[in-house]
Amino acid sequence: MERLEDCLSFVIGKAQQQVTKASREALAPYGVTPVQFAILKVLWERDGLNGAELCSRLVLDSATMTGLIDRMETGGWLERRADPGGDRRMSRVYLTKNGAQLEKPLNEAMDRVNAQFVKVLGKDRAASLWRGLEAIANLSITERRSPIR
Amino acid sequence: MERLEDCLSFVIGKAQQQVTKASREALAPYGVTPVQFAILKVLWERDGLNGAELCSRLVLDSATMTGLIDRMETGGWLERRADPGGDRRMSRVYLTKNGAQLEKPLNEAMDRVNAQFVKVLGKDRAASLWRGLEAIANLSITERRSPIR
DNA sequence: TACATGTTACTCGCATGCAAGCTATTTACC
DNA sequence: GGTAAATAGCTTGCATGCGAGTAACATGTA
Repeated sequence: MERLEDCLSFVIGKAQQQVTKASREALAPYGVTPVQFAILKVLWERDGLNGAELCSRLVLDSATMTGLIDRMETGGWLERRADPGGDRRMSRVYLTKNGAQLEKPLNEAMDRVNAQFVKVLGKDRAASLWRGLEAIANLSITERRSPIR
Repeated sequence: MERLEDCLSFVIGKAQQQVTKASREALAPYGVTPVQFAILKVLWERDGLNGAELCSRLVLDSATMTGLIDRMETGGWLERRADPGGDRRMSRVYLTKNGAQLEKPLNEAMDRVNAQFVKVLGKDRAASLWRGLEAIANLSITERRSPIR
């Protein structure tokens, strides 16, 4: 490996840095971060998941999820409630009214971010980039493929 | 945007997660992290840079760099020394013997990580992925283009 | 029923990363 | 020479992210 730019770890890290920055700026007016947007997006699709299900869907550690849910509960976008089935090991996470109302504006904001990058790359290069990223992201990830609940 | 997987921020984050994980495991026997490898790689090419130059080359904040250099100095891979030119605002960062000796084994370890991902993707898809990532990484990054020193 | 095993979510410690703000020093300009 | 502006590197505070360990609870099995 000659240059630092020949190192996949570095190149993908810097690309992610740019995408995260653009996303953070697009979401900032709503007080939401990119990872928090991902949690909301999952809950907009199916409300009332527990922590383990969110970890599985977002491919995150439970230690990370605890803090995320804490901050989003404090922010007023979601809340923990006891499992209706009576399983006292877990709590289930439900959107608040505020969290539910963000669906349209946040999706639109993130659509604009995506569109911006697709425009810069061109449709063909963007499509092949997506395929490459998904191939890498799905390496040795089995949880995401298994059904939730 | 329908699925979470249609969100560039999410997909690139998960891909980076996998690459970082593979890199971290490859570097772990040497006690070095992926970002620390990047610093070493820059110093192997040109020793004695100051903090600002490292920030510029790695596209990192000075607050991040301070901690990184601290930990790598503690680890014994590099050391801060006064600027030979007498500029007392900065210190220059030099490799220790230990840091210099890691060049060959760490480069080989990271070459294996790169090769593994290229193998999974296939050469053509890997090449187009690299082009896409570099295009994104270089958006609005001017510092990296400016000469160092 | 009793016990082993699995599951869930939590804590702590550590490593990135950025924003904002600070001090010390150097440089540029009048 | 003297002052404004730029530069370097630091701190604090916050948000991810993981590893390791723990306590509470649920489940499967003898």
